[in-house]
Amino acid sequence: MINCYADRVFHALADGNRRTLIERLTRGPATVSELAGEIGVTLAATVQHLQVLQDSRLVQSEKVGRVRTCQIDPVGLRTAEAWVQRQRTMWEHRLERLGAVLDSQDEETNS
Amino acid sequence: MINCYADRVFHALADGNRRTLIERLTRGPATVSELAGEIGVTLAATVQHLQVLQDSRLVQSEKVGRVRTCQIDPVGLRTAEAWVQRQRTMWEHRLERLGAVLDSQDEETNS
DNA sequence: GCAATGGTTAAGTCAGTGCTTGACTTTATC
DNA sequence: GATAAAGTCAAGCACTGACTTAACCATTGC
Repeated sequence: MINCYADRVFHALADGNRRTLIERLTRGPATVSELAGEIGVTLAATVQHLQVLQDSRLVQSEKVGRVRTCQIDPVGLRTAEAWVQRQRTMWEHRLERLGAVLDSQDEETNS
Repeated sequence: MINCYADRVFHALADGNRRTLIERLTRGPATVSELAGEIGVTLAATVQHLQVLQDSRLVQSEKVGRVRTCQIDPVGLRTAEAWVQRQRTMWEHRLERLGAVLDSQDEETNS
């Protein structure tokens, strides 16, 4: 069901617990256990969330010894931002063009 | 399962067909039938997608006669953009501060 | 060596999602 | 007024997703 990369990113962001994890990680790296405590679910569930976040390149992690440390991966956030921004500017430009057309019509009717 | 407004917005954006609908609507208003043709599913399925998009304030619509015309609602897009931007800038500021700390440590070791 | 700690994997449950079909309503057209 | 067009509503189905528990693996400390 997940076709393209944007699907993965937005799907990852659609879950409140996963967004909480990201918000936490923007304030600095954390271990899996810390993150589990943050969202109040099992370690196993947290690992699954982290898997989703890594697949969508919102989070990176590295395991040293027996502890895995996670941090933000900027690629995913930039992808989401880019898509939304493109749509919003597209729409705004269309409205500007539309406004210009209506203005010129006003001029015609006034002249 | 959907608690806050951001949940709704990102969940709405997580589906490829719904994002296609938004991309289409940034180029101008469209009827439900047109939109159904765009994503290649039943009218009924399209109505369901539009319901999700309206609940998350990504799309507005108005029915005149027997035809419903849809267009972009800016509120949803702005919400998504704001959340993502906040996280990205949070993370970047943290990196800047971290960089400053490391630089000052360099100075100390060099002196 | 053996617990304890930190994490991973697998299996299962239950709710939610995307889609279809079919019946129905309302508006337009002849 | 009959027919068609544009949507809408409800039920049903296959699939996904978030979560748990329980077993397991790898590292650390004694």
